[in-house]
Amino acid sequence: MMEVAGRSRKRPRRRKEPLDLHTLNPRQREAVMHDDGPMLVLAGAGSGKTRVIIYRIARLIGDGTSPSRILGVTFTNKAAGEMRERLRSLVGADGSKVQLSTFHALGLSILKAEHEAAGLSKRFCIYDTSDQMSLVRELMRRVRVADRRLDAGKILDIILKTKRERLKEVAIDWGDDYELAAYELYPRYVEEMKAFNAVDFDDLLLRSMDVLQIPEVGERWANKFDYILVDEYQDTSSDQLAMLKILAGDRKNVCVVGDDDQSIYAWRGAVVDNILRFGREFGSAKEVILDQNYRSTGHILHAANSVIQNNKVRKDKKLWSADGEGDPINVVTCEDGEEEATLVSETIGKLVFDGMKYEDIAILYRSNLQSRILEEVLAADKIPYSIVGGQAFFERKEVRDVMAYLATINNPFDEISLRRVVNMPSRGIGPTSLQRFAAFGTANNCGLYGALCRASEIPDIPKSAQNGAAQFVGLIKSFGAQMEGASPQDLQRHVEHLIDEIKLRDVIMSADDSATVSQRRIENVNEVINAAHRFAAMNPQSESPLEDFIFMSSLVKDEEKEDDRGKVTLMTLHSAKGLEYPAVFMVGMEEELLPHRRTIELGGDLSEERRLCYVGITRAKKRLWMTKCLYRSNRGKMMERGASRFLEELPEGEGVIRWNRNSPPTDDMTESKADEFFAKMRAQLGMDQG
DNA sequence: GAATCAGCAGTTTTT
DNA sequence: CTGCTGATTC
Repeated sequence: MMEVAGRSRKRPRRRKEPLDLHTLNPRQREAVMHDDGPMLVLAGAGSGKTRVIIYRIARLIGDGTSPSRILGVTFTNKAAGEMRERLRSLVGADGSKVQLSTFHALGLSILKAEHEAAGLSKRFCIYDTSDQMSLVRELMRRVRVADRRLDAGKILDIILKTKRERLKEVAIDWGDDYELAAYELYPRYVEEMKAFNAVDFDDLLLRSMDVLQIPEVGERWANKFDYILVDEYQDTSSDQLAMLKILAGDRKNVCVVGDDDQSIYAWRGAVVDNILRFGREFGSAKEVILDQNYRSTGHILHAANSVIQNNKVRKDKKLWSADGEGDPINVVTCEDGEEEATLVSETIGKLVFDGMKYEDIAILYRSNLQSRILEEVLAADKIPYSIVGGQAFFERKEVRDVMAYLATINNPFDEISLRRVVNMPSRGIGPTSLQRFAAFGTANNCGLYGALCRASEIPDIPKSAQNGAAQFVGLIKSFGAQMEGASPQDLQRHVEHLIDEIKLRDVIMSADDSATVSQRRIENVNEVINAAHRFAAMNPQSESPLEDFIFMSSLVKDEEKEDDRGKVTLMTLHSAKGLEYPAVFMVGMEEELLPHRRTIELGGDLSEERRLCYVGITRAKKRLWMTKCLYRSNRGKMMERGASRFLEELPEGEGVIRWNRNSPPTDDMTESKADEFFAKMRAQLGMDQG
C-alpha cells in the first residue's frame, strides 16, 4: 500500500502508551476484547473511538494475528497517517505492518494488481474532479448538444450519478437541458475515459468491485485480511459497503466504528442507513455503544444532546461526562455580521488575556463565505488566525501544470493532461491547430498524441505548429525513456530537470501577477520537487515511482501544513469533524445559514443540518459561544435574519445564557481586566497609526 | 495568443 | 460584493 507523502512529521515523539486495558472503560474494553464476528461500535463524539480502534488492533496483534493481515480503513489519508503513528507508538515496528488505507487507495491497489482483469492497460491514470470537468467541457464543445452556457458541473453530476447506479443511459426524469445534455454526453464520457486510459474516483470503487466479482479474484482478496476495522463508518457509501462485504469474506471479522449523529456527508453519497442496518448486512452483529464523553463539560453535552434528540431516525444514545458541568454556553445576538465578528474578536482577546492560547480557539461557520468578514476584523485586531480548507497543494495551478506534464509522460493518451501542457510554454500550437490535430487523431484512430507524433503528415498545420509538436513529442519521449526503469531516488532529479526544461519558472515570472504571487508560485513548484523527494524516501521499494507519485498526488489532499501554533483556527463545520478545541465559536446561527437555505428550500429533511450543528457543539471542550445576527448583508443588500431553529432546541435553564451584544451579562468573566487590556491595546494601535 | 469585459451565479467537499 | 467563465478585441 502506498505511503502518504506528508510533510516531514516532526511532532514530538508520543509517549509510549502501555497496552493497559484498565485505562479503558468497560464498554471500550468490551469492544477491544470482542473476538470474532461482526461488531458495530456506536461511538459518540469524544468517546475515544480512535483509541478503541488502536487498542483493538494492538490486542489482535498481541493475540497472534499477523499485522499484515489486519486492514484498517479510514476516510482520509490524514486519519490513516495519524492512526499509523499512534499504532507505532503503541506496538512498535509491528504497527507499521498493519494495512492502513482509505477505501479509494484500496480500490487503487486492487485495480493496479488486477488491471488486466479490469480491462485497463498498465499505465492508467486517475481523473479528479477538475479533470472530469475539463473532459465534460471538451465534450460540450465537441458535441454541440446544448451550446448554451450550461454548467459543466451539473452535467457531470448527472453523468456520475448514472455511472454510480450502473445504468446504461441517463434517465430522463425532467427532460431539462441538463438531463438531455448528460444523456448525450454520457456514452462519450465513458468512451473517452477508456480511450484516455483514465479512471475517476468512483471507478476506483466501482471497477475494483467489478474485478472482485470474478470468483478467483474475489476469493484472493477475501482471503487477504483476517480482521477489518473501519473508522467513520457513518460516512460509507453503498459501494464502500459492498466492497467491505467482499473483503470480509465469510469470516465477517469486521469491526466498524462510527456515529450516526455525525453523518454529514449524505450529499456526497454517504448512506447513514449503513450504520442503522449494519446488523442486517452482516448477520447478527455485536453492538457496543460508547457514550461516555471525555472531551466536553456537562453544559456543552446537554446542549448537544438536546439538539440532536430532535432527529427522528437515529440510534438512541446520550453523551454524558464524569466531569463537572463547566461553564454555561453563550447564545449571543448581534446587530450585523461586522458586530458579530467584533464580538468574537473581542472575546478572543479576553480569553487570551485570561491565559488561553490562540491555538485553543476555533471559529466555525456553515459556509466559506462567512470567513471573510471574520478575517477582516481579526486582522484589524491583530489576532493571528489561519483558515482551514484553502486550495489543496496538488490543486494549485502551477502544481497541476507540473503534475500534468508528469501524467503525460506516464500516459500520453491522457488527453486532458496532454491538452493542458501541449502549449505550455508556448509552442505555437493554438486552438485552431489543436483542433486539427485532434481531428486527425480521431480520423486515424491514433488519439491526439498520435497526431502530434505525425505532425508533418497533417495538412493545414502551420510550420510553426509542426515544429512545436515535434519539439513537444521529443520532450515527452525523452522523459518517458528516462523514467523507464528509474528508481525512486531518480524521481526528484527528473522532476527538477523537467521543470528546467519547460522553463516553468520563467513562464511564471513573466505572467501577469504581482511579485509576491509569482514568488509563491515558484515556491509551490519547488515544493513539488520536495514532494518527489519525500515520496522517494517513503516509498523506496516502488517499482514505477513516476506512476505511484502521480497516484499519490491524486489521492492525497495534502494541505499545506503551515504552523498553526499561536493561531486561531477558522473553518467550516464540515472541516471541524474529528477536531476539538477548548473554546469554540459557532457564528451565523441563523435560519438560511445553519439550516442552509438550499436545504430548507429542498423541503423537508433538515436532519443533516442538525447533525452539523451537533458536530459543531461537540467540538468544544470547555467554552462555547453561538452567535447570530438580526441583520446581515447578503449580496450587497442588508437582510433581516431569523434565529436558527436549532437555537430553540437548546435546553432551557442555567446551562445556556442568552444575551444581546449591546447588554452583555454583568458577571462577565474578567471585565475590569479586559477593559484594562483593551485600553492598552487601543493605546498601542494609536501609536501604530501615529 | 494575451488582455479586457460583460454576465452570472453564489453550501458543505474526506477521495 | 465577489470570482469565475466565455466572448470579444487587439
